[in-house]
Amino acid sequence: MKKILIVDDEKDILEFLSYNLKKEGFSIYTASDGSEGLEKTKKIKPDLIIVDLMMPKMNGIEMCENIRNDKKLSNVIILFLTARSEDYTQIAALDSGADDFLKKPIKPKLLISKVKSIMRRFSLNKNLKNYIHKDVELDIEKYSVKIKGDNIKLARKEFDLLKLLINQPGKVYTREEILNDVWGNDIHVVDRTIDVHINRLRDKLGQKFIETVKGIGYKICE
Amino acid sequence: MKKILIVDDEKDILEFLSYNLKKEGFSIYTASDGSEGLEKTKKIKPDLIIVDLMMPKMNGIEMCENIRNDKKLSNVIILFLTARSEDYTQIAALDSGADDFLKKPIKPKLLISKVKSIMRRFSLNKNLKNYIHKDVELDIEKYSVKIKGDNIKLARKEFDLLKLLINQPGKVYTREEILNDVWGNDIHVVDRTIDVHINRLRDKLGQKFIETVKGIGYKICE
DNA sequence: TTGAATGTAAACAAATTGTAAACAAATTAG
DNA sequence: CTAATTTGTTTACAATTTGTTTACATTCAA
Repeated sequence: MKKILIVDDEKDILEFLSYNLKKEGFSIYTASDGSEGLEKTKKIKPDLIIVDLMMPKMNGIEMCENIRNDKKLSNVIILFLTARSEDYTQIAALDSGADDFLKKPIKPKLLISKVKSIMRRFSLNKNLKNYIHKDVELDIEKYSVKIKGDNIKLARKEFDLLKLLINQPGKVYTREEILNDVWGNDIHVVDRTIDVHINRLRDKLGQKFIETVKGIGYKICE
Repeated sequence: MKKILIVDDEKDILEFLSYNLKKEGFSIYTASDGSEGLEKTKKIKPDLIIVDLMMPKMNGIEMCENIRNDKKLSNVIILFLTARSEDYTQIAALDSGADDFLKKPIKPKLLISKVKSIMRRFSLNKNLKNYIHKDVELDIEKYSVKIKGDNIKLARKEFDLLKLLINQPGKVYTREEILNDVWGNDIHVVDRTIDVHINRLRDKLGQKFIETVKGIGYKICE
């Protein structure tokens, strides 16, 4: 499911947007200023960020610059909310092809259509998703994994497993979660199978990259 | 030469657009309703489609959705003609994947500048007629392939397959993607057929040019 | 210290791909 | 138009890789 993060200091707008987008089946997360927005972006890894330009503390532009400078987050699409048309020049200053903007007052239908069209076009053009954590770099499109810039070869299950874990480094994934995500609901394998794949991943990525949380599952070290 | 397909039920407009765009050196094809438009799109593979929103039989939006759902055609640019400027119309069109709008009545100068600018915008990424990667050089128009400057002969399917893969060296193409793109949605062949063609390509291009990603598909080595 | 959980190597099973060959379909030459 | 040639597809089987289980060793926390 597509995740959308909405960043606005006006509670009304936050609720208004949440309500309308939830109805369309998106997962909605919210933040009320730029620094919280940046924080949540890192944690949640949304597909789209809707951000108000005028906010206290860290403003929208600042937040976006931060996001753009973070290689790990650079794939996210940003949609700006703006009341004034001259704000557009500021947006234009940001170099990112996927970005777009919406003028206030926001019309629900236009909002939803714009969001959907952005999502569609984005997923048509490039489903580029890269994950970088420490020395490990994972490219979904190329099905390749680099460690310190050198390509290594992973089998499919190893790749899928790593892809899941690297989604949220630090988060512990239970064996059940792993089975559900990597193998699927219907396929049944003994859960020790996971351990074997983790073991093989460790051989390839180094022993310290994946940590065991005894009694629970596995996580990638932060 | 850039191919433009114009779809409109009003003969006047069809002629008007044809005349103005031909003058600019585009190859013009026409259709008078959505279903004819879809048919011709498949046959001609235009670079741009200009389509009227209100048409009998299959309307513009329907046609657009059909095109967007066909992976083989999904790269085409669509420009909508609309008499009405209400949000409603625009929304539906955006959702179905239109790339831009043109309001009636159409001013020739605006039309031409818009078409040209769209072409420029999109021809940056696509419609490259030549692909060169490593020692392999592929000329779409001439249907020829050179390796280290020497011409080699590829059968059509081999050529189409190579053309797809060389589009994005490094990207893994799944068998499904390959079937969709090289064979099309409607033609059904066993997916091992792909392997045979890959094998033949390897014989001609060298064993190291195409890499197998086991469990996923094939890619051209970067 | 002890028992459950995990690490790990090895054996085995399953899936995937390479490849040659046979055949069918399409194209070209005569 | 027919035969020859080229191209496309399927199939079978071998080789290889990947996935799973098992058994035993080791570790860790209670």
